[in-house]
This record gives sequence, C-alpha cells and structure tokens, in this order.
Amino acid sequence: MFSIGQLSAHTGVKVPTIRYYEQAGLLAPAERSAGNQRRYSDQGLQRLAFIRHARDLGFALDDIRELIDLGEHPDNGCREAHDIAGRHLNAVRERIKNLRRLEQELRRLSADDDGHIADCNVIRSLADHALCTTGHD
Amino acid sequence: MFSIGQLSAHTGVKVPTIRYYEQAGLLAPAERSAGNQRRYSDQGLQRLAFIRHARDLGFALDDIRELIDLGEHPDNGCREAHDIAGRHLNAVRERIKNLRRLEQELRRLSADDDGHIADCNVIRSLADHALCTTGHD
DNA sequence: TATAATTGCTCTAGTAACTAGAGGTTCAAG
DNA sequence: CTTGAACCTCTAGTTACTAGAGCAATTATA
Repeated sequence: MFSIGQLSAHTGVKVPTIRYYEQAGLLAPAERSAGNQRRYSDQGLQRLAFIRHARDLGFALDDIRELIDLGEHPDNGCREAHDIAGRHLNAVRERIKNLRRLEQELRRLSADDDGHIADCNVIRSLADHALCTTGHD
Repeated sequence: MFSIGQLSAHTGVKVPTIRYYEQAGLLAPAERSAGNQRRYSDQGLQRLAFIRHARDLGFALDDIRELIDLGEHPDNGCREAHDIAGRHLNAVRERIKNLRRLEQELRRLSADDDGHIADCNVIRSLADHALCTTGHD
C-alpha cells in the first residue's frame, strides 16, 4: 500500500493532480487509512501509470476515460480503442504540419535587421499579414 | 468606423473575443456611439489584425502585450521583440520534436492486432510503459 | 414613420487540466 | 510524546476564450 505521496513519487504525477484525477472520475476513489488518508494498491499504481502515459501522449482526459472503459470491458473488441488512437494520430499529424509552417514564418520573422523598431521585422511582419509568405490561415 | 460585428467580419476574430481582448488590455477601450456601442477606426483594425496574426503564430497573450508595447516605444530597439520571437521559435521547435516522437509511438500503438481487448495493443501499450520504445519522458 | 429583425451591451458562469493557498488533521521518527 | 512532514478538504486562480441571460440600440422593411 502506498500513500498518495509515494504514488506521486513512483509515477511522477503531482499529488494534487492525483486527487484531481480521482474527483474527475479517472481514478476510482481510493481506499482510506483509519485517519482518512488515501491508500493505493499496485492496481492503483497501474491505473495511474496508464493515465500518465496516455497524457504524455497528449490524449485528452475524456479520451482516457473512454480507453479505461474499453479496457475494463474485454468483450467489446478493441476497434474503438484504435479509433481513438487513430483520431489522435491524425490530430497530431495536423499539429505537426501547422507547427512546421509556423516555424518557417518565425524563422523569417526573426531574421536580423538593423535594430530600429520602426523597421523591425518582427513587429512589421506581425502587423502586416501581407508580408507573410507562408499562408497560415 | 466599424461596428464590432464588422470588425469581426474583417479580421475573423469573434465578437466576444474582441470584447475579451479589450478587457484583457490588448485593445484600447473602443470609442463608443451615442448608444454606447463600440466603434472602431482603421487603427483598431490594424491592431486587431496584429493580435490575430500573432495568435495564429501561437504567441501567448502576454507576449503579444509585450510586443505591442515594444511597437509603441520606437526608441527601444527591437532586440527584445526578437528575443520574444526567438524564445517562441525555440518552443515551437521543441514542440515539433515532441510531436514527432509521439507520432511514432501512436503509429506503433495503432498497428493492427486481432481485435480482442485482452491483447489490444493500444490498451496494453498505454498500460505498460515498458513496451514503449520511443522514450518520451 | 412604425415595427421587426438583427446586432449590440453587460454580467455571470462554464470550459480543460490543472495549480496554489488556507486552515486543519494524521502519521512517522526520534 | 512531541515535532515536523505529509495529508485532508475546500475554494479560487490560471489561459484564452465561449455561452447564455436579459436588456438596449440600430438597421431594414412595410
């Protein structure tokens, strides 16, 4: 049995965040000690590690809730789990594309200029979208 | 002079968002009509376009506030503006790197398997970080 | 010009995913 | 047995908006 602090140390998830996950319904309400402090089993640790991992991969809490549900009903095939992961993969690819365009323009925007604000590329480029070559709309 | 709706149409920024920017101090309080409705000049439009563009590029509102300040004090060189943009560029590159790793793992995780939840890659991989090859910690 | 439809106003509250703080209790070490 | 760290609950703050209530102004049509 771990205290919440030990669980936190094992998973790298901060203590208030663990409590938050519980009240958000991602973790089942923990057992309590005689003095009302949370106590966790290995199972609780597994569950939190799952959540942590999924969060690291950028899954939203709603998605994670769904994945947990799927994992607990072994009969329902895993097509849905793949759907969630697939959706997320697409979203990630979109984000990479957008960030690449963005990187380009930021690089251009950061190009050296002569140090007078009136001619400052950064300011001017932001002010005048017409100067923008990458079309990020 | 534009109404807030026209400004919105011109810039693609939603009406409540424009009001929000005003109360957040990014836009100067707009002039008002006899009946207390906001009226905007070309200047207001320029400013909002600036904000919009910077937001599209992912700058935080705090950064934008700072960039606006810099743009309004022409004497202060533009080194600081470059600093902000540079910092942001680094952050963007970081994010791209992370997302690439993430894409890899998601792709692996989405690989086909046999449709029984007990053996589902998605669930299993999320549950057991040891299966993860990409080291996203 | 009268009226209806649209747009605008302010204010409050909700969103995601936490984080921080107040004020008090329990636990583990010495 | 006492001290100090870790724990408890609860409320409120964060970012960048978005949604809704309830009412006022403007614009278009009759």
